[in-house]
Amino acid sequence: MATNDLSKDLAPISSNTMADIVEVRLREYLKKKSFRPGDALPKELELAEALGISRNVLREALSRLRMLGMIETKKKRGMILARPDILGAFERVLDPLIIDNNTLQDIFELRLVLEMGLADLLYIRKTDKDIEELENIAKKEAKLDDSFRIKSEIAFHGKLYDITGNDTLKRFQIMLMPTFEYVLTQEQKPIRGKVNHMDLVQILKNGTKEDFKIGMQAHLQPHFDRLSKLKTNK
Amino acid sequence: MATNDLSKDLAPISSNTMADIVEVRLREYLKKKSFRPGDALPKELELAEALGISRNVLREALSRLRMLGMIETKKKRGMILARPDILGAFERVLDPLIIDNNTLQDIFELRLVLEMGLADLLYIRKTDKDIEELENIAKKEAKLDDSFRIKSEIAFHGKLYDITGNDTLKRFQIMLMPTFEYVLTQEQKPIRGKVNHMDLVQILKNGTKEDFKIGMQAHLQPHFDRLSKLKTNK
DNA sequence: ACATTTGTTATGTAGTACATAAATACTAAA
DNA sequence: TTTAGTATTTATGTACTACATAACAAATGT
Repeated sequence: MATNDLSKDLAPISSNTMADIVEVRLREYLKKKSFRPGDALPKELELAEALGISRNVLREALSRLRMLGMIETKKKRGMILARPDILGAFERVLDPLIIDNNTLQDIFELRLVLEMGLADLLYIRKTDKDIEELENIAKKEAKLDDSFRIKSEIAFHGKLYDITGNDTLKRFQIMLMPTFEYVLTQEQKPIRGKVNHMDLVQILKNGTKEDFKIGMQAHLQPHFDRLSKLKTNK
Repeated sequence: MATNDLSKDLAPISSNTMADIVEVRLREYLKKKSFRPGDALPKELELAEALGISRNVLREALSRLRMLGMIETKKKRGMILARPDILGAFERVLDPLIIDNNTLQDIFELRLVLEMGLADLLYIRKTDKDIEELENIAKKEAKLDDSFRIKSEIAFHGKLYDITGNDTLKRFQIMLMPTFEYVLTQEQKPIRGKVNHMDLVQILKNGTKEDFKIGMQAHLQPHFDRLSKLKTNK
């Protein structure tokens, strides 16, 4: 307990290497000079000299920013500031096999929170065409073998995120999916809520936002039940 | 329109540099050999030789993985696989000044979705002590000047995330905050829902989960109204 | 048995050299 | 004068060497 707090409070010390420092300095520099995407940056040699470091170290730092999509470089033209892909970096790290169990659990819950919070956006953005497509997915699902269950789960819930028209949200969901599945496979036999996909479609078609929230909650109820049981163990 | 689709479909080509390739190769390697956190990696020279590249390029790739927290290195001891901080990378990129407007809007909505979806977790995890603390925040807020409004907003909603006991979710919320605020300041005068923080506390204390969902929706109603108006412009 | 010194090793940093692609200047032909 | 083609310049990309530094291990001396 005490050690846990300790490590939380003053853990890092971050035996900073030059590349770490330079990375921070560069980030500060970009901010301070308020560069905008497309603006040209000084060339490597100038930066290295200004920072008083070797080009080598500078490039290690630049390599990081380049990975994040913050800068782009072309021979001769030099470097320009770019718009980073905010989810790109996230994506690289989100491997269920590496993440510790607590965080896996956190992500599982995060996805539940998202699903439960979708309703308002859905009811603002949904169109008849969307609902039709969703209905088709649910119909097709009924005919399918149980081994395709996960695929249809993905298709259905994925479509829901689609309807929000929020690309970032959609991508985020896709990224969270493997983790979600992984946690599920770690668990017991498949569980189903009392409200199925087709029910949800019908609510979306004829019901109110509040109806949908209740329906989604019932659909995910098994997961929440599991959380309630886990509660004591934490 | 056509160009937009084009760039979405076949944009990248990603004129891969060696460091890019090596980064991918290393990631594959770690996965294939199913290294676990704490496992030792081969030394730089061995990796560089095996890949047929200079130590320089290898280090640029390693620098990226190091930034993501995937590996840690100590002199003499060599490199070990570590548990990446899944939000760390995200954090570095989440600067409202760099992100394009569409994504800003997406993130704004994402946070709304989170707030709306919190209820279920809250009602599983909340304790009397939590509610007491939340009430104190709301009380203190009433006495404060309007210029402290944002601070109390943060304190209150932050505490809500706290109650979920989900550290990842909490950190995520903290990271999203600046973006959320930024979008707000871009807008018109401050807006308030019909349900205020103290109302929410009372619901959390005596009301049902469903009451709370309705309350939170009313609290955020002004934001949703704005989204509804925006709808047509999109 | 213990403390100190000495060596070994893997990463960290610096510097040089050259390859490559892209922009610019220049040259020669129409 | 215009234009096609060539040469030059330049900034990034890659490779290699050398040495510094920290951490560990072994050896040495008391």
